[in-house]
Amino acid sequence: MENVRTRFAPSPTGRMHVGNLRTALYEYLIAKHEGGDFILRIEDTDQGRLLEGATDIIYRTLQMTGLVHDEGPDKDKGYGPYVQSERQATGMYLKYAKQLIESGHAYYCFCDQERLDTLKQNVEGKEISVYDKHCLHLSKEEIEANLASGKPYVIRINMPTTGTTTFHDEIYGDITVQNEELDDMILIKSDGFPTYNFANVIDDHLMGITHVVRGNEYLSSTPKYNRLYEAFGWEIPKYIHCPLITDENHKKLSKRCGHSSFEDLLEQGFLTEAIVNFVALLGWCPADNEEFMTLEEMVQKFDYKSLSKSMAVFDFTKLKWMNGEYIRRMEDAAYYEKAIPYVKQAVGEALDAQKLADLVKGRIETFLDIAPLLDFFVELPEYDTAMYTHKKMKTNEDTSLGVLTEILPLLEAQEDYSNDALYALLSGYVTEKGVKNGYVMWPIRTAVSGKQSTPGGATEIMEVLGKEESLRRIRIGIEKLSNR
RNA sequence: GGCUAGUUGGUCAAGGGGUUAAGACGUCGCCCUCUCACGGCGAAAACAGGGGUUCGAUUCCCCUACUAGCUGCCA
Repeated sequence: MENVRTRFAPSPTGRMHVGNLRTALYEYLIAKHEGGDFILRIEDTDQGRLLEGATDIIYRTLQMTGLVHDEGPDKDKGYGPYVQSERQATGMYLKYAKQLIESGHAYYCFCDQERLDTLKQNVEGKEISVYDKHCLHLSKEEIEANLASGKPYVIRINMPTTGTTTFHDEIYGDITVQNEELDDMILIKSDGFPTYNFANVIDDHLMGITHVVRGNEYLSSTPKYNRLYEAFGWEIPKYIHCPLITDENHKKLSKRCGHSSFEDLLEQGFLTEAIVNFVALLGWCPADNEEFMTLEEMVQKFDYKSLSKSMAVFDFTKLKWMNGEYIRRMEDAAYYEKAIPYVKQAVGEALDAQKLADLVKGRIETFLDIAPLLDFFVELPEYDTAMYTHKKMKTNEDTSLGVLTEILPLLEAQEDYSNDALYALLSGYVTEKGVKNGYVMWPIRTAVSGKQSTPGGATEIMEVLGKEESLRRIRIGIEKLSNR
């Protein structure tokens, strides 16, 4: 069996869209599942849309997510260059285009924008234009004269106007279109650069790509690519078109929604493993139905035949849940490394950041959740004494005042402010009084935090706050309750 | 408008001619509990509609509806 070769071919135009990331992931998985090669190719043929630093983002993303490429601009294995602008500079695309002109599959087109505009028609608010093959009928002399005078030109493919074209997609099956629907797409632009449509075919062939994996949005232009392969007499690769990822409104995931790129998600406190895992599940389900997988497990389980045909909504809520699961499952060292910076940013250097990180671990979905959970440690918030009333704890403002007043001397006498010692102390009081745990814990926790809910219970909070601050807050509570 | 594709609970998603139509997120309820969260248990919630084929269709075929993509010198 031939060696499987897949390629990730992004345009360096900005952040890494999650749809692109998933495509890269599937390409990687398909190759690695068969022990094949995963190639990176930079498609920078649209000179107008290039963005500085975008190539670095691509490298960094692949590196962070573990989608390590076997070949690419930085790892030439004999198929280079791997950057289309560098390939263009060699004149290779033009050479292939001219070959097509000679064989009658393509032609020079000198139509200017003005003429093209006259071909446009408006259908339901959308501009639609079909080229009329005007330049196909130019005489050899006219073409030579235009070329000699330096008139700008493009090269277009000459599509047949009758018959049908059929191609096979690994997940959608055979798809047939009428050739008259295919327009004479541009192969070489007037700036000399190839279009995606052309460069893609040339490069995939030259680089020995066996499985062309890409988004669904290319499904309807794929028949055109087949005409190209046939014109060159090249073998057609396997096509695997992936369903699109959409937002909640079933529209293409866009920057507007705020979480359309890998970088957005990182900034929002997500773990790369969780992102990759989640994105893998948008359009694919492993045979064993296990949702949590490492990259290695995905490689082992992935089967592109089981890809979904329909588009998937990017469920941000589920991503958050999954990220929370990943956080809970993290080893301590790795967790502290990630979490402690967020803790310190929220709370400063004075408090025990590690203890706070522990307190918060089971309660966060992203690292951005940390700060709002810990705010009360820095400063006791203003709160209403009504908070001392809790039906289930059987507490109200009067009982709370009583408990706090009685417990204050005990806490003043207590030297060991560790969680265990404090808990033992208060448990003693609870049994002595013959009341429920919550009856005393609730007022203390309230006094010490000023919040309805907190990470950690009364004693855990006091442990972090320390004796002095804990007592200060309890005295404030007593005062508030007394002055009601 | 044309072309192509898609349609299983709100979302992801198994399954596939005969099933009580999985599982997960979310929602709701109960339990656990020094609050919240975690965890445990449970509940509500789906085969777009209409025609065929068939003893039987959610599954196969056709039509309709809806959705998306394409219809760029973008990719």
